[in-house]
Amino acid sequence: MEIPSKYDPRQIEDKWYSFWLANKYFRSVPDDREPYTIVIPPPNVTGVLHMGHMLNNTIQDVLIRRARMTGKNACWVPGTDHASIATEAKVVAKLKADGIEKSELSRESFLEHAWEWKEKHGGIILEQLKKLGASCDWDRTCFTMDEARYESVIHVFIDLYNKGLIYRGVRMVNWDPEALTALSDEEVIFREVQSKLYYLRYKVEGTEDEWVTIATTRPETILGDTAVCFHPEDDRFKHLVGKRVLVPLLGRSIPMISDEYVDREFGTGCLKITPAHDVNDYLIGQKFNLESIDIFNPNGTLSEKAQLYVGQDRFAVRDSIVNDLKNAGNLVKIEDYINKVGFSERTNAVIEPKLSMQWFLKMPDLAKPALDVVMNDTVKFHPEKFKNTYRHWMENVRDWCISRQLWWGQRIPAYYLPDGSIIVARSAEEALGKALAKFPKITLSELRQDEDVLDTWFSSWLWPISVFDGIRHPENEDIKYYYPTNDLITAPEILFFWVARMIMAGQEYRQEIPFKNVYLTGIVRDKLGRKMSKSLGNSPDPIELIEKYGADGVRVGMLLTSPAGNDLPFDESLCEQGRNFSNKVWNAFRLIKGWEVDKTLQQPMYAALSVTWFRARFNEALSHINEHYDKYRLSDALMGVYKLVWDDFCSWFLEMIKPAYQQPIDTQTYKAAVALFSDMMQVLHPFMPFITEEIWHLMHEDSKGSIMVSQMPVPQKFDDKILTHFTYTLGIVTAIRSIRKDKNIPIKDKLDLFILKPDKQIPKLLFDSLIEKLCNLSPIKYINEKVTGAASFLLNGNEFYIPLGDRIDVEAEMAKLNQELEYAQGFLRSVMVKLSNERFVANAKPEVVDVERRKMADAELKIKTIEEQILLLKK
RNA sequence: GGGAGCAUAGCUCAGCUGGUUCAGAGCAUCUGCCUUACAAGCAGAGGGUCCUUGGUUCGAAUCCAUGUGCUCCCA
Repeated sequence: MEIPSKYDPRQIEDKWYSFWLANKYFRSVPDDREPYTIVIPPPNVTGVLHMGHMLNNTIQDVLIRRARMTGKNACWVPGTDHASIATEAKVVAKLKADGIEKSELSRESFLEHAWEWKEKHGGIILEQLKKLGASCDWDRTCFTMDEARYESVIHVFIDLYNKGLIYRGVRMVNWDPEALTALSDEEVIFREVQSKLYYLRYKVEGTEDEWVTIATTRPETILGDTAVCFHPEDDRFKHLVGKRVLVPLLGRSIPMISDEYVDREFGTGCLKITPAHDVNDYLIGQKFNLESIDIFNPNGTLSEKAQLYVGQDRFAVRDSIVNDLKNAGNLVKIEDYINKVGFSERTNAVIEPKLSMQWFLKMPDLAKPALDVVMNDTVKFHPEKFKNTYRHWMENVRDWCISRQLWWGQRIPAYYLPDGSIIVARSAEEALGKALAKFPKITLSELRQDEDVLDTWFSSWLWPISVFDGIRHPENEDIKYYYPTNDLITAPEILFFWVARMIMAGQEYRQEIPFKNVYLTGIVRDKLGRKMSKSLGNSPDPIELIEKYGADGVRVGMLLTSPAGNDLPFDESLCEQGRNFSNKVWNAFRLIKGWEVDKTLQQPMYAALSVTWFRARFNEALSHINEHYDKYRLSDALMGVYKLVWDDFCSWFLEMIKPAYQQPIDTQTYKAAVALFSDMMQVLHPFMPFITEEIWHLMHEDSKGSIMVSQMPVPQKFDDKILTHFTYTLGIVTAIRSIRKDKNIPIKDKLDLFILKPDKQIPKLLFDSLIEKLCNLSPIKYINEKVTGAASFLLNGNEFYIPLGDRIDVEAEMAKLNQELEYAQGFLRSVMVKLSNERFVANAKPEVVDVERRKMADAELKIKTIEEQILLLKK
C-alpha cells in the first residue's frame, strides 16, 4: 500500500480520540499505584476555547500523559465554573432579545432560564478540549453549581460563619446606576475623558476672609464632604491644622485634617474628603473617623442627604451647582483636565463608587499558613519569581468580599428575622428551627433569605477538594487517594484570586496543601504584544488552527517558545513548524516502513555501529529530557525530543543505516531501527499524542494496546566514549561536506580522504566505513606525510587532506589557512596573557590553570601545523 | 506614589552556586540542491559592545551599584 508523503492528521486524530474513549484509557480509579492528579482550572461554562486555554491545557495534557506512561495512576479532572457575572449577563441579554426583562421574572423562573441556557450552550469548551487531545477523565466532569459542589459551598459558608470568620460590612462597590447592580472591578472599563477641574474655595470657620481652595472634578459631591485634607508637611496649610471650614452652599462645618496620602503637587495641594463617594476618601474617612454622607439614590439622582438638588440627576446637578457656586463666590477657576472615568461594561453608564452592605471573609488567619507553605516550598512555584508577588499580596491581604448582587450562583444561606437579626442555616426550615428559640411564634414566611449569591471564586477555591467530594465526605476513598493533587497549571493573573485561596481552603478543610507544584503560564500575545482577546479580535480560532495544522502541530506550536512564566508571543508560523515536524516524523516512518528486509544479509559494520551510537544518544537525550521535565521546562523538553528526532535520528541515524537505493536491509538493523523509533515515539507521545499513536499501531500491527498506556522508556546507562567518537566523526563529515560545497563538487563524484597521524582514540576501521558512506569516499588512506595540492582541515590535532587535482585554488586555500593561523595566534596570545599573570597562576584553582596550559600547548601545535601547511602550499 | 521582574543574534528564549558545554538553541536570513522518506525537504554559511557606566575579582553575560528602557502588580 502506498503511504502518502504528506501527513494528514484529520481522520487520524478523530479516530484515535474515539479509540481512547472507547477503551476508557482516560479513566482513573484509585488503586495500588502512586496517584498523579491534576484538576483543570475550570473554564467559564459560557466560554469558548481561546489561545490561553490551548496553552494551559496542552501543558496539562503533556504532564498527565507522561505521568500515565511512567506507571502512575494519572487522573485529570475536568469541569467548568458557573461564572455568575458572565453567565447572568448572557442570560439577561438572551431574555432581553426575547422581550423579557429580568425584573419581570421571579428568582425561580429566572434560574430556570439560566439552567436551560447552561444546558444548551454551556460546556462547549469541554468538547473543544477533546479536539486538542485532552486526556481528561470525563466521567469525573464537574460543575461548580452541581449538587455536590453547591452543597460544599454552602457547607463551607456556614462553617466559616460559625467560626466567626464571615461577617457583614460596608464596602465601596462599583455601582451601575442604570443596571442597579454592583459590578466587579473586571467589569468596569476605565477610559480617558476630557473633563474639567474645578477650583473651589471653602471659608475657614470663624474668619472674615480666610479661604482654602481645593480642586475637584466632581463639584456635585461637595454636598457629601466631611473634611478637607492637606499634607502634614505642607507649609502652606500647616497653620490651619485643627481649624474647621464651611462647605459651600450648605455652610456645614467640617474639620481640616492632614494625611500623607495627599499629593502636594496635584491641584492646590488641598483635598476635599467625601467618604461615601470615593474609595480613597473612604479609607481616610475610616482613619479619621469621619461621617459618610451618601448623597445619591441608587439610580444616580441626589438623595435627601444631599439637602440640595434632591431628586435631580447627578450630571444635571453638576451644571447647576457650578453656576450656584460661582454666584456664591466659591468658584475660583475651571481648568481643562483629562482623567480616567470608569464605565459599566454592560450599560456604559458612568460607575458610581457607592457604599453598600456586603459579606466578607476574614483573611489574615487563613493567609498566614498559606503564605508559609509557599515561602518554604511546600508548594513550589514555577518559575520561582512569583513567590515575591505572592508574598507581597499575602502580607497585605484584605478581607474577601464574597457577596454578589446576582441570582446565578449559590444563594447566601443567611436568613433575616423581623428584628433584623441574622440566622445562618442550611435551609429555611433549619433557620426557622433556630429562630423559634428566640421568637416562639415566628413562621417560615417571616424569614427573609439574603438576596445575594456568593462570588464564583468562593466555589473555585474549594475545587481541588470539591471535585472529589471531600467537603461533604472528608473520608471518601477518592479524596484520600487523589488529594493533595500534584500540579496546578494556571495563569499568574489569578495567583491571588484563585491559587492563594485554594491553598487556604486546603489547609482549612484538609489540613493539607491542595497541590505540590504550581506552574504559571504566560499570556498568549499577538505579534504586536497585545493580549489575545475576543474583543480585540486578534486571536485565531483554536479549532480552525487544529483543522489547519493538526492538534499535534498546534500543541507543538504552543509549547515551542513558552517557558514557564513567560508570555507566549504567538504566531501561526509556530503551528506551521509543528505541522512540519509531524510531517518529518511521518516520513521517517515511511522510510523505515518501505524497506525490504533480507534475512540472509549480515549486518554491515557501519550499521552495527550506528545502532550502538544512536542507542547511546537516545539515552543521553532521554535523561536530559527528563531533567527538563523535572524542572518544569517543557519547552526545553520538547526541544530535546525535537532535535533527537529530527537531527539525530532522521538526519544522521537514518542516513547512516539507509541501504542503497532499492537494496534490502538486514534483519538486525531493521529490527533495531524499528525498536528505537518506537521508543522515540513514546518519548514524543505526551507532546504529539495522535501521530505517535498512529505510528505505534502501524509499526506494531499485532498489538492491541495503545501507546498512551505503554511504559515510557527509562534512561539506560550508555558509553560516553562512543558519543565523543561520533561527535568527532560527524565533525569530519561536516568538514568534507563543507569542502564539497565550497568547491562545488557534486555528491556523486567520489573523493579521496587522507588522514595524517590518526588519532589513536578513534577505532578507525569502524568509523571509516561510516565516513566513506556518508561522504561518498573511496576507502580512506592513512599517511605519514602531508599531501600537496589538496584541501585540508584540522580536527582534534589530526590533519585531513582531500586531493582536488585541478580543482584546487591555491590562493583561496592560502587565504583560508592564513585566517586560521591568525585566529590561532590571537587565541594563543590571550592564553599567554592569562598564564603570564602571576596572580592568576597563584589564585586560580589548579584545574583552571591546567586547562589554560593545555590550551596553550594545543594552540602552539595548531599554529605549527598550519604554518607547515602554508609552506607546503607555497611549493 | 509603593513593590516586583526583565534587558544576550533580525525574532523568541537557554546560559544553575563567577573559569572548555561560554558566547548557545529554535525560528528567520543567505548560498547551493526538485539527491531515490520528506521542498511541510536536504546540505552548507553568515549573524551578538551579552542595555549604559562604574565597582568587586587573577578572571564578569554571570556578583554589587548607578543610569536608561520595557513589563507587571498594588494604590
